[in-house]
Amino acid sequence: MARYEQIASDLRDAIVRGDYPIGAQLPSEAELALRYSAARGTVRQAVALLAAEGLVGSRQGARRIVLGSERSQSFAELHSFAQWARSMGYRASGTVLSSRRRPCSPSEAVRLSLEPGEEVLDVLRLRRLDGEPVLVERTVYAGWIAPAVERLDPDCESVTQELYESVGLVFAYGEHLIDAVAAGSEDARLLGVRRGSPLLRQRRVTTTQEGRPVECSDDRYRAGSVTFSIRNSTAANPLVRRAGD
Amino acid sequence: MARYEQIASDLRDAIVRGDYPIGAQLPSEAELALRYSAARGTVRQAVALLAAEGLVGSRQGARRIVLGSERSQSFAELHSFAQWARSMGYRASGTVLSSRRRPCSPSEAVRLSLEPGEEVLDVLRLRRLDGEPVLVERTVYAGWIAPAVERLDPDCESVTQELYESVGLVFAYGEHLIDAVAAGSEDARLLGVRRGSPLLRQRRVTTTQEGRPVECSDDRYRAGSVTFSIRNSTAANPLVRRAGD
DNA sequence: AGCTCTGGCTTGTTTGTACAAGTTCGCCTA
DNA sequence: TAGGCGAACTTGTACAAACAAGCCAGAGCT
Repeated sequence: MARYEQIASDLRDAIVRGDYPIGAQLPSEAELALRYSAARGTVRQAVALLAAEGLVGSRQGARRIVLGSERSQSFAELHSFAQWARSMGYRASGTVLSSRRRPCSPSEAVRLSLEPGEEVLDVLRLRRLDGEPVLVERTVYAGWIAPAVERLDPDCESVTQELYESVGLVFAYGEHLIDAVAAGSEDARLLGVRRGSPLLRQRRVTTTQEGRPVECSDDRYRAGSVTFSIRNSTAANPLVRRAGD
Repeated sequence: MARYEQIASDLRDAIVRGDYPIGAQLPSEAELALRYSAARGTVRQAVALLAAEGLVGSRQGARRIVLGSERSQSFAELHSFAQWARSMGYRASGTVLSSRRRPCSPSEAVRLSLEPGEEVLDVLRLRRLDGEPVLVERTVYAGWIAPAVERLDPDCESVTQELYESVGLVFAYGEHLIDAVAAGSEDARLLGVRRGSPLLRQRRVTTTQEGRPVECSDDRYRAGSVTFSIRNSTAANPLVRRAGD
C-alpha cells in the first residue's frame, strides 16, 4: 500500500469515526505533512483521493471541509453483483436460464470490437438477493472468452470472481447506461411482477485492462430492490445525462 | 486556464478528432512533456484528468490506452437541466406549477441540516424538452435561499444560472440516488403517460462550496426521454449500487 | 457600529529529481 | 520452434522548492 493511500485511509477512518464531523475543517496540508512526516505532494495525493470519493470538498485558499462520512464501495463491488451483495450483508444467488452461441449482430460487433458475424455467447441469468429474484441479466460475451464462461457452474455465485480465478480475466473499465423501462412478459414472469411494471435498466460494456471489450449486458432490476448512488463535485463527475435514444 | 488543463484539452480534442482512435496508445509521458515543454508532473496531471473522464486507461509499465472518444459534460450540465439540454442542442423550458412555504419534515431537517420545524420552500416544476414534457421536479429548498427562489420568473429556464447571477449561489457538490418508480396519478397527468408506467427517478441533495445544503429534490423523467451514463474504472468510480429502502 | 483593507494562512500550479515496479519485446538457448 | 531471460521503456510514488491565487480574520478607519 502506497504512503498516500495509508494517509488517505487514516483520514477516511477519522472521518467515518466522527473525529472530523460533517462541516468540520480538515487540518491544513502543511500540518498533515508534518504529522505524517511526508511531503506536501504526498498529502495532496491522499486528500485528492478523499475528494474524488466525495468525502471532502476543497476550495483554493480555504481549509478543506468534510462533506460526508459514508464509505463508498469499490469498483469490484459495483461491477460484480455477488461481491456487492456480500459486502452489503446479503446472500446472492443466481441461475443460468439459457446459454447459446450465435453470430453477433452488427451493433454488437461495434460495441465489442468484433468482426461482423463473429461468434458470441448469449447468456440469460436470473439473480436473487436472499432468495428473492431481483435481477434479469442478458449478457453477450465476446467469442474469445466464451469457452471460459461455458465452463462455469450454472449456479455460480460470482461470475467476475470465477473468471478471474480460472483465466485471470480482470474487468477493468466499463461504461454504464441507466434508464427505466417497462417489464416485458419474460421479465415479468422471471421477476414475479406484472407486465409493464417499472424496472431499472443498466446497460453496460466492460473491457479488460488492455481496453479489449469482454461483454455487453442488459440488466433489469425490480423496482425498489436496488438504487444507484453517485456523489459528485465540480471537480469530478463521470455521471452524465443523455437524451433517450 | 492552467497549463495542465490546456494540455488535457489539447489531448482530448485529438482523441475526439480521432487522431488517437479507441484502442490506440497515447504517447509516453516523457514524449508529451517534451512536446508541450512541460515537466512530467504537469503532463501527469493532464492525463489524470482524461483518466478521470474515462477517456483513457492506464496501467503501470504500459502505455496509456484510449478507451472512449465521447466528450462528457461538465458538472454544471449534470446539475442543471437547462444547461445540459442546451449543450445537447435541445430547447429546454419549464413552468412552476406550485410554490409554497411550510415547516420541514424531520427527514428533511436531517438532509438539509435544518432545525426541526424550520421553514422550507416546496416547489413543483414541470420541465420540457423541445416542448415535450419529460420531467416532474419536486424540490425542497432550505429556508435561507427561499426568498431568492421566490423572486425567480416562474417560467425561468435555468434555475441554477439565475440563482448564480442573482445571489452568487454556486451548486458545488451533490449526492444523487437513481432508481425506477411507477408514475403516480399526478406524475401521469403532467407527463402525459398512463398511471403506473415506468419513470426514472433521481433524488438529489445539493450543497454549496462550503458544504451547506441548499436543496433536495425528487425528479422523475419519462421513460425513454433521458438516460444516465457512467464511465468507470478500477481507479475511480463514484457510482455505487445500494439496496432499495 | 459598520466598513475597508491588509497581512498571514491555505490551497493550486509547476518544475526537477530519484527510485520503484510493471510491461514489452527482442535475443538467446534448449 | 518454443520458452526463458533480460534490457529498455513506461508508469507509479515520493521528496523538495518556489510562486500564484484565493480566503479570512483582525486592525484600523469612518
